[in-house]
Formats: sequence, C-alpha cells, structure tokens
Amino acid sequence: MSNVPMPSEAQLEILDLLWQQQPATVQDLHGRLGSRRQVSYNTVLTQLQRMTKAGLVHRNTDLRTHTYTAAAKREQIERKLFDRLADTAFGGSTINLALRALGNETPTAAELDELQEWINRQKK
Amino acid sequence: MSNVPMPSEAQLEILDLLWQQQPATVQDLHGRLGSRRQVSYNTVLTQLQRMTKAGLVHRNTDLRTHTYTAAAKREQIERKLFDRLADTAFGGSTINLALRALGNETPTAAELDELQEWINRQKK
DNA sequence: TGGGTAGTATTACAATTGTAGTTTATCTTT
DNA sequence: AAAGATAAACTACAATTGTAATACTACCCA
Repeated sequence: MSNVPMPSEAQLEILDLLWQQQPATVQDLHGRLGSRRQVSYNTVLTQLQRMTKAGLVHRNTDLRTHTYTAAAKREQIERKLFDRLADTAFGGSTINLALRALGNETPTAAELDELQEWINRQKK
Repeated sequence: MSNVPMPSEAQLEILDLLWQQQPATVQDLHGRLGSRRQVSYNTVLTQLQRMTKAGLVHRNTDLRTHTYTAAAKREQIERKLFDRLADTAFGGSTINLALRALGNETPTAAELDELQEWINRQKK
C-alpha cells in the first residue's frame, strides 16, 4: 500500500510533467517547466531530491544522469488534494465541490454526455 | 475590488467557522474549532491576528473583546482555491475536476436532481 | 483597592517551502 | 592529460505555517 504524502504546490507542478512523460531527467523537467515558470535548474533538482526523500518520486541512479518517475498515479494524488479541499472548504461534500466546479464553466457536448451518463449510472 | 489573499489550511478552517456564523470572538472560534481539532486559544488568536493583517478578516476592536468577520464571501475564496487546484492538478479543467469529484461519491437524490437540472440548463 | 481573570500583544520555534548559490565529481573533447 | 561542460550533492536563506508560551493590560468582584 503506497502511502504517498501530499505534494507541495511546486512539487505538484513537477509531478504533472512526470505524469505526462516518464521517466524524465532534471534537464527535461527544467526545460519543460520553463515554458510555464522561470526557475533555475538547481531549483528543480532540489525539489526532485526532496520528492525522492518524501517518496513522491522514484529515482534511477544507474547512470550519472538520474531519471525520475512519479511514485503514485495521478488519480491517487488528485484524489488526496481534492478531498482535502472538499474537507476544509466545502464541508466535506465533494458533490458540493463538483457543483461549484460546474458553476462557472461552459462544458462541451462530450463533457455533458459524460456527466449525463454518470447521473444515469447513479439512478440505476 | 477586494483582492483577498489565499488563506492557509488552518486559516481556511477558521474562515469556515466564520462563514457559518459571524461575527465571532476568539473564544467562540476556539470553542467551535475544538470539536474538530485540538488547538490552544492562543493558536487561534495568532491566526486571527495574521488573518487580520493579511486582510482575510476584519476585526472590530471597539470593545475589549474583539470580534472578527470574514473579509470575503465564501464563494470567492472557494473559487480561488478551486481554480488553483484545477490549474495545478487538473490541467486547468474544472470539468475534469468535477468529474473526478463525482467519481467516488454516492449522491443523494436531491443532489442528483440538482446536477440534472444543471445539465438541462446547459443543453438549452 | 488588590487580586484573580479574561483578553490581547509579543515572542518563539521548529518544519516546510520556494529558490538558488557553491562544491564536488564525472564525462567529453581537444 | 588538461580544460571545459554536466550533473549531482551540499549548503543557504528568507518567508510562511502551525503551534503555543509568556508578558502585558483592562475588568470585575470581594
């Protein structure tokens, strides 16, 4: 049972990149992050080191240039973050959070369908 | 334009209480918080002081016992937190977040209706 | 009017967080 | 092999965060 901890904001951004493509080197991640925020190579490296210690990522040190992979699935982490938000801000109700989410969003037809399907499933 | 900052986790919990009932004294909040977490009176006081400085709450100092009120509406803060989560963890898609929210939830009939209504509104 | 009491203010402190400089080790390329 | 480039390790540092102890101050009651 992989009990991964809660990533920080900056770490989550790195995880996001990893989930898109793994494994990745510091160079990789630094480069890919660059398009969003401007941080130094060393900043990314330090985060990865912390994340390794925290068990958020796995590090392969076979080669001089280490490579990293996320230790948990995106869904797992998302759920943790989501639950925390629901707990602290939405009285523990994920449904409330969902409705709020929908509040100011214009969904595509596909998304609407997906939602509708979900409802139908629940009604059965 | 009230540009409130992002509350921390502990601060959000206090805001939650304020939104339920305002204005409130430190005693109040400490007592009400007590049912959830066990923290000292001074801890709550300190947070309120920080929140006051940060502009998250307003403080009335007319009487010796100060009273506090949230500086922003629940919706406003919720949205900020929500958006941040959507951004960092869900690729900016609030719909995705919503669907994930629904993922492992068993809704009540009323909630289902609400959701259905929302869909119908969108379809028009 | 002096002492307890309820409140606030001030100070503290370790852990986390975001960020990055400095050092050291290892390749690579003349 | 010496120099330059890469990469990781180590160190640093200020800001925030959660938590609370201590110090001060105004009230109220006996």
